[in-house]
Order: sequence, then C-alpha cells, then structure tokens
Amino acid sequence: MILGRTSVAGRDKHVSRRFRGESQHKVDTKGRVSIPASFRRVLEAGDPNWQNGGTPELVIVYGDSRRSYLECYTMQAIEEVDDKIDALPRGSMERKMLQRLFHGQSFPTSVDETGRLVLPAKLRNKIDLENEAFFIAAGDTFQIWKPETYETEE
Amino acid sequence: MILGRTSVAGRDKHVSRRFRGESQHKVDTKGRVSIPASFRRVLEAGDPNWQNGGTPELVIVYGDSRRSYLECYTMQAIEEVDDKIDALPRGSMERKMLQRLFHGQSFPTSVDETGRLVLPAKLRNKIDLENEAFFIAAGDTFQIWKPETYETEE
DNA sequence: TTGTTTCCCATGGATACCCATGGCATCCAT
DNA sequence: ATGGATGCCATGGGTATCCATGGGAAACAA
Repeated sequence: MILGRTSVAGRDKHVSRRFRGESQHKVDTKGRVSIPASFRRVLEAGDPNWQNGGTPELVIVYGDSRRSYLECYTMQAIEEVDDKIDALPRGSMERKMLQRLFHGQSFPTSVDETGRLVLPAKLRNKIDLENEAFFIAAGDTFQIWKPETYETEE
Repeated sequence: MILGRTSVAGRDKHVSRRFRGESQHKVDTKGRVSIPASFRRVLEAGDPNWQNGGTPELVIVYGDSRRSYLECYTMQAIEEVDDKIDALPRGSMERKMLQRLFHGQSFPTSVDETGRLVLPAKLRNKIDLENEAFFIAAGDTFQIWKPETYETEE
C-alpha cells in the first residue's frame, strides 16, 4: 500500500499508515488521556470519513479477562477484520469467536477535539488503569497498557 | 458496505450499521429494559422509516426452545433476510424452516421514547430473564441473554 | 376487579462539549 | 544569535446534555 499524505494546517506532512513508537501519558479523573500526536496522524489517515478539522474514529478491542491491555484499531484496520469475519460461514465456531471478540468485546469511539481519548470506567478497570497509561505501537494497531503491567508482562 | 450518516441534535455523527460492544441492564417489574445507547443509534440508522425524534422499529427473533437468547434485527437486516427467503423455491424445506423461524418465531416491536424495549412475559420466560439482561453485539444483530446463561454457554 | 400495557414525568450519575493554561519547538526579524 | 511570535501539544476544569432507571396515572384486557 501507499504512504498517506495529509494536509495539516496548510503544510503537507508524510503520514505513515503504521503506528510507531511508545510513550506514556496522564489519565485524568474523567478517564481522559492524550493520544501520542503521531498516533493521531495515523488514526486520521486510517479513517475514510475523516476530514481536516475533524476527529478520527477508532475501535478499542478489550477482549476477555485474560487480556490485560486495550488494542486500538483504525477504521480501516477494523473494517478489514470485519470483512474477514463476514466471509466466514454463518454459524461456524470461528466466526462466533471472532464476533464475540471484535463485535462484542470492543468499544467504538473517537478522538476528541483536543486529541484525547475518553476511556470509560469499565475499560479502565479492566486493565487496572490508574494515573498513567502506556502507549505502544503494534503495526496497524496500538496498545494501551498500565505501565506496571507492561513492565511485568513485557 | 457503507457507513451510515445521521443528523443528531444538529450535529452530524457517523453511525456504523454495525452493532458493537456489550453491556448489562436492569429489567424492571414491567419488563422494560434500556437498550445500550449505541445500539439505539444503529437501530435508528437501520430503520428506513425512522426520523429524528422518532422511535426506531426492530424485530426480535426468539426461535424455538433450543435457543436461549433473543436476537434483535434492524428493519434493514430483517428485510435482507426476508428477501433471501423469498428467493428460495416455494415448498422447499429450507424455505419452510426459515419462515417458521423468522416469521413465526419473531416479534416486531419498537424502542420506546426513553430508549427502552418492553419484553412481554412470554419472551422473558422463554430465556428465563429475571432482573438483569445482558446485551452483546453480533455483527448486524445484537443478542439479549440472561447473564448466567451467557456465562455458562460462553 | 385485578393485572397488564402505555404514556408521562423525575432524578442521579455519566458523558460530551466548551474554554483555558503552561510548556516546548519552530520560524522569523532584528 | 537572540527575543519574540506562532502553533501544536498535554493537561485541567465547568457545565449542559444524555443515559439508565424508577414510579404514577390513564387506558386496556381478561
């Protein structure tokens, strides 16, 4: 595929469709947390409905109790997943499992005006998130961890 | 397929045609239960007759005694099913089975003003629903389970 | 009547939307 | 090179709105 190109504030910038890097941010009392700015560029490029001043959508997959982080998909990435699910035979076990994970155990949302994500209490509790959130790129998704958990599970 | 678009309270929002997420809600003594707000948006977008202040229609398929959950279809989704049934040869076994399920063992209703569904005693009894109802997305439908049953059948 | 269904109103808590600030990097003119 | 202007970035806080839920009274049905 092609490298995206996006006009931001009048100046053209290269934007990879791939997340890269890691960083840590504060989680405030309302559950708000800034997304690394470079990740935002990827989310924008990966949302077919995004337009300049807008706020890109994304899907957070949180999975079952065994998963200790949140995985964030661009709209493009999640649509690819959905297409694969649609292609599986109705009633098959594989399809059921994937639907449970990607349709059931997921949370659609969008970045807010100031570049933050609002994580509802349910999601914060699930990964035991407190004052800090650790972001790390993982190809065409990125993950959000409680810093201590990440250090332990590496 | 295409992402829907809906004008809500003057501001445009993107609304997927796909249900996403899971959550649990109280069932009160009258059989009323709140539908997760995000599911409502999808029901609205999937009802060709829905208009802004209105209450979207949907169809609840409850199936025979072997099925232990209720499956809820948007108007659009149920119409697609009906079209498929119509395309089957008259008198075929498959057509007969599908008609029994989707026409016989189903219940058309609508969301009420406050975003709730009223489940008649017959439907509640069928899945042994008591004080809590568990909602989970499954692609272009969502399901309603008794929480305990869901945990068991996983 | 006695229970069921429908409609209307009420409320606490959660969430979305709006505005504000300090820091840091870049760009520019002196 | 140096100070200021600019703009994005991370973060904080107020408030209007929405959401989930409860309860009463009217309309119906058995």
